[in-house]
Amino acid sequence: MVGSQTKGPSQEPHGQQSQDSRDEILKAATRLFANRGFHETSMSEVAREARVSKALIFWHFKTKEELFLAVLNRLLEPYFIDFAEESRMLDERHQILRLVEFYLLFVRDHANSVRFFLAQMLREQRLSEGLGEQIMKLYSGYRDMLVELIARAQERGLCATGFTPENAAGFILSALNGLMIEFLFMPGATMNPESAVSMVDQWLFHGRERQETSVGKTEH
Amino acid sequence: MVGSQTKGPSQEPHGQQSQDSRDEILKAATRLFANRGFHETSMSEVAREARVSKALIFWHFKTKEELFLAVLNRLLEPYFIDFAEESRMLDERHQILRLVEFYLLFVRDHANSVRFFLAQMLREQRLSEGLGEQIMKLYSGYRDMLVELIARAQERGLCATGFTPENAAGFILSALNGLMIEFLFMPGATMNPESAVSMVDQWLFHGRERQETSVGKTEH
DNA sequence: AGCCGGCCTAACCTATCGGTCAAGCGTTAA
DNA sequence: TTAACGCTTGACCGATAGGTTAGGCCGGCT
Repeated sequence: MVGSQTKGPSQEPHGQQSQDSRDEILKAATRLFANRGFHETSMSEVAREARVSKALIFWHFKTKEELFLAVLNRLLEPYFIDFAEESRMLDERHQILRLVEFYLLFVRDHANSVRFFLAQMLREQRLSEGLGEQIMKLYSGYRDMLVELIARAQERGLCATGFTPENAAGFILSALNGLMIEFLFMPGATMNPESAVSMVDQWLFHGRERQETSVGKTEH
Repeated sequence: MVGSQTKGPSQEPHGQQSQDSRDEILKAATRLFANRGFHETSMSEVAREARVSKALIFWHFKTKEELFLAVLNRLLEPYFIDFAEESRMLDERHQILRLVEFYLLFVRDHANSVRFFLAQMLREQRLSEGLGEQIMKLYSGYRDMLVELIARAQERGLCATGFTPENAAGFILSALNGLMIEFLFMPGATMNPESAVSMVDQWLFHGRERQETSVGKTEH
């Protein structure tokens, strides 16, 4: 939620107009920044793509960096999802599997912004210092949830205990990131979360219910 | 060693001089491109860093893109290593473990280049069309070797047969890439190939000799 | 000696960059 | 009517981008 006011349409004609153009600019900038990067994208391009004058962009956003940060916030929105709320009624095993599935579905459905953030973090630190922290916070939040769930599952005797929850979570995350890389970089690779989920299920819970048994499916 | 001729010093004064300056330029450009990217690096900066005039760069390289490609080739050099030659005398198991270790050691020792290539491949292909192909060739070459070795190991009854060599190789590569991500992005993460190697050993060969048993170590 | 060609530079060129400015529009309030 | 305000624009600015030009230096060949 960047600047979402609660006022209805046409209630404030100027404000509405302003919001529209601001949105067009953000959309265009997002598209351009995403597949060209910060330095490769010029404000003139953004203006042309958004079909407004360049000066209008500078009326909405003081500098190019401010526009960039607005884009980042816009892109970060879908990342904030309250998991604990969403699946509180499931047992640990299904929460874990749900979490794993969520990671991959997210990467698949937000491939562009994931690409974007990855590229941004691989490059200039300047612009992505705060960004990196935010993402790391999300990431370790995710990891912590995983650790917590595995620990509870172990306590209840639901899964193997031959490893610490931290190590298991680290292993799972590595595997997920590996799948992510494959999906993002290999041309034509398809993300199929089910096989990954069933792998984790196998590994942690020995697939105590019916489940596919495919392991390391990597179709191409 | 880019263009290391075998001629001694001062044998060809002009050529030697030229090579020196060309090398300085390449070194500076490599450094700058690596941690700032193509568009963020200006020829003037390269000139300053290499302590030559900008015009000299354009004498050695017709355009900025040509310089960039020269840098890429320079960076790709260490990737071309003939594995089959190097470890022909080992058995499949140790060749596989060697291969795994090599992957991680390479990522660790060439982190900057790897970062650079990843970032480059995330961006639009214009500049890195040929580059992407080259890297994909290396990557699938690596994967093929892995597949081949696992297949042979299975034939000889050295390792489990509950999976196809392709799936096993895909799984291992995913795990390696996951470790790579962790190493590249987590501040202070250390790459320790031994534990990964022993994991693969455990998984494929059930660690038939003495080996550590740590799994998914993720210290931070 | 005198010229040639490889190596190198200061100065210069044009296009485009991020950013500014003053003025024009329609709406609203007085 | 008109002054004020929010939104929008074309024209413009200095800085810097990639790239060029003309020429200087230097060792080797005739």
